[in-house]
Amino acid sequence: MISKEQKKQEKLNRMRHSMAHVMAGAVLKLMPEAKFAIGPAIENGFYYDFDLPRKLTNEDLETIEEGMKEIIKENVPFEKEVLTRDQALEMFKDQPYKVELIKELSENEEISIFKMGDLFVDLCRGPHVEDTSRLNAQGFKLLSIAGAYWRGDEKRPMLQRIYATAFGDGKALKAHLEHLEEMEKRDHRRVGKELDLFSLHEEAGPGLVYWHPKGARIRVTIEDFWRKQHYKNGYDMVFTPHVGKSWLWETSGHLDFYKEGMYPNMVMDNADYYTKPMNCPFHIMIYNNGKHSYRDLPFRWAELGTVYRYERSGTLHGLLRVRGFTQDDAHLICTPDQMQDEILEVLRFSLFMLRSFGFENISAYLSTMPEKSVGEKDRWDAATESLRKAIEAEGLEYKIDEGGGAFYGPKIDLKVKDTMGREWQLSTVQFDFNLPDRFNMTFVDKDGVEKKPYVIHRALLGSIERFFGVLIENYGGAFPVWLSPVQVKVIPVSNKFDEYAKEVEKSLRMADILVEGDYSDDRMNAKIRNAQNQKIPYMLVVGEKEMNEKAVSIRVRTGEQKNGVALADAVSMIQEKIEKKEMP
RNA sequence: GCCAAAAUAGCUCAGGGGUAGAGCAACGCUCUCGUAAAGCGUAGGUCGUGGGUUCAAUUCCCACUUUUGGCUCCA
Repeated sequence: MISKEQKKQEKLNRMRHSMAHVMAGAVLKLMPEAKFAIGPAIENGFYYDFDLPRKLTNEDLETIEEGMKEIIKENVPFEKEVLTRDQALEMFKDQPYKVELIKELSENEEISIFKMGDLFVDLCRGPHVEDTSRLNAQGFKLLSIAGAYWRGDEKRPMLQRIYATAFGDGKALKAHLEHLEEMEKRDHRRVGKELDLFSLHEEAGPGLVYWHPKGARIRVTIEDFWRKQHYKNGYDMVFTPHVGKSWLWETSGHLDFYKEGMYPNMVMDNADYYTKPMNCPFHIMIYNNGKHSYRDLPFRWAELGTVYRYERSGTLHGLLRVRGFTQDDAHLICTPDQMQDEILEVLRFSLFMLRSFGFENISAYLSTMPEKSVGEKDRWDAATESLRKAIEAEGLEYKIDEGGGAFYGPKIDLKVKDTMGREWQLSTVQFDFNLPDRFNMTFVDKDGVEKKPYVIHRALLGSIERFFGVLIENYGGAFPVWLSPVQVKVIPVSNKFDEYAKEVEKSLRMADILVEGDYSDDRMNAKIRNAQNQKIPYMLVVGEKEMNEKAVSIRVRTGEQKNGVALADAVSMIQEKIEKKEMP
């Protein structure tokens, strides 16, 4: 059964793929020497990869767009032909990328081409629209020029890719372009600047985050909540150093497997020290500090551990990909008997945390044993099975990433969808069959025999930096009250009421509300505008009337208005919003 | 790391071979104001860094750094 939705998607894909051919045709007209790679339909549009005699410019993009409109106007037909391998090789003999593709087709596969009039021929399975009159000249837009490796392999040539967006009609295109614009407005780098939350500094090191006072307030709120919930869930907090001698990383295997990703060594007292790329070995040091009975387990040790990883320069991106970040890390060390319960609990905890921050749309990915791996097969099977059981017990939608686990163990990743429909991977729960071996971790079981415990890494928010970036984008900076760095702005109508405004401010501060007063020379209108731009949930306006009545006028960020509210009532209303983690 | 583009005042941006300009923000003064920008004035920049070409470079060229859009990567 094909659903209506699938049919619609199929039609859209056919249109987008045909558009890609039209674009290739326009490029061929502009540069007859062009070599063609591949040009598929993708979400919201299509792209085509070219090997061109020169760099594309933005002016080229306009020319190509015009060329495409011409082709669409001419009602050029798409015609399929089936060729023999030799015919195909002959036809594409000047197109090395096509030749490579043809040679890789298996013997019994049909080799088909699509001719777009006499403008462009492509090796292609199709399907396509009948002719270009089925395409909407107003329904697409070329977006950007990008570099892309041939076949996604960084050892192969870098091609030029043109990205385009396309929809069936101009209205849908417009809606999509507006959506893109809205995403740009919510970009955490932009909002971070506008709301003065954080900064990064070229001269002080790329990918290292400076949290400004307002950003730090949000972080403190997140961390306080995080710690409180961890204690409630039976965790303990630990603190560990930021650097460690090479012995630690030799033992853990990081120096072998991951040296490229670590900040380089510091030499001191004839020893090499490294900044930590992860916290695990340190937590294991604590474990191995003593002997443990099965009676002591499980241990649940959590740490907001700041780690440093040398991410490749081209991959850094605001808060979402950085070189120094704080993992909300924890390690669960348990007996085989306890493992299933621990997994179930950690998954529940994870979902609780994500939901607390307003993420309701959560799905799971289960990654299984890869080809290269360590640890016994039966441990892998048991661990994978317990992960699956936990996901199913929570009724989560999930996908299996076969062979996608780390070499040291299977894992669950949780992804959330934000208000803009984008997916972010946040929580991760990973087994580790590597470190217990390498550090020779043991516990003494009931029978008096030393056995290997299970070790599970988990991070619920991922990293505080990245999570903050995602939160900013999700809310576009208009946070729920409990996360707002300034929850209330007190606005005196004029300087005459500053004194009363300060009283109001003090009452709120005494009630643990994050409050600021605006005592500038600005007019009230300007003060409101400033507070509004800072996305402050509540503006309390006070003037003569309020002063006489010991009241405030509440202007909510949404524009909603309540005048003459008793100060005490305003305080408890705001406290309740904070308590319930609600939007204003 | 790779391909491409960019870097001018705190922010957003204009300009262009003869040592720079706007708006907002900042500061000062006047206004004391009722729900999204009062008015006037002042100050602020080695034009990312280092080389080269030139009588002269912020402008042209090269390298580097960083950022942006992608690709690859993310134990």
